[in-house]
Amino acid sequence: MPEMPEVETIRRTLVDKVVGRTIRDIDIALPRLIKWPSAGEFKAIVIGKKIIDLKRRGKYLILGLEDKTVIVIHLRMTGRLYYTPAGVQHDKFARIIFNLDNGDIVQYADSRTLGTLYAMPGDELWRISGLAKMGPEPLSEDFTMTYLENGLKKRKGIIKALLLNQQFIGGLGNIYVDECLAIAGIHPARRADSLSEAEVDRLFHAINKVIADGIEHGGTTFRDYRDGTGQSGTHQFHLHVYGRKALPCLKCGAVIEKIETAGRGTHFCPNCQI
DNA sequence: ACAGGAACCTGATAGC
DNA sequence: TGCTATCAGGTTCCTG
Repeated sequence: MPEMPEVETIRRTLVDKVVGRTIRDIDIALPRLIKWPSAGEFKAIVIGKKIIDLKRRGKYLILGLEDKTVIVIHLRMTGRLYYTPAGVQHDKFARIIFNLDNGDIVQYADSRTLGTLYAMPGDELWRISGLAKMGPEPLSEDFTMTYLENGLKKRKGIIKALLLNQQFIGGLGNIYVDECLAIAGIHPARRADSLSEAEVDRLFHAINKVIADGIEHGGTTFRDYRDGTGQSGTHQFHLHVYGRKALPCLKCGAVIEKIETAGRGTHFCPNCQI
């Protein structure tokens, strides 16, 4: 589910509630979600430690604990991570509960159970290859026009697949890729190396704009996504093409089409996106 | 390098 | 109402 704007929103809404708290205990209802180390070792590493900070890299959340230990969480398709006051009913799909020293909880809920959790010393993040190999993020210093231009130039693959590749750009997912290609006026099935200078320029600005807007709107809630307090986002009300199959393009009125590209549902305007 | 498919999983929804 | 098919915001692994 969550792409970078959703994960960033979770981080922002959760950080002040958890920093300074100590993890008193953990209830693990579904041990297989813990990918490193074992569920038992995970508990041993984490219980009793104070939360120092909450960071994000791409779609990964990184909870920093004292003693330089970290908990890393990737929500995949339907993961949620949110703070719940003591006594309030748990999420229907709660899988792992972090019990805090003040009695409140942080629950990891996940209907499809595809999410992944890890705990390790902070200098062992190389164990998580998706994190270690992640490319630069939109809105970051490393993500420059030059980086995008040079990267596109040497790729013969389909632009949509490349933008989804976290090693190329960290944080984009299916919704925001469709959106930035729509804003840039680029057909999702174009070859990456076929983009003109003007198109690369439009794409660069569209990627940053779409991500910034997504964050400003607190993420896109289609179904499962909630922020760090359990609230929905509002960016679903600002989408150009995603989820708008058979509806008129907001720019030209042509009917939005949905095709399959890079193995994913892909929405675009056949008139605006060439 | 790249495309395509399968796998990992479960639940909501659309269609009949 | 109930059964079945389809689809889902992600990532990784395998084959060709």
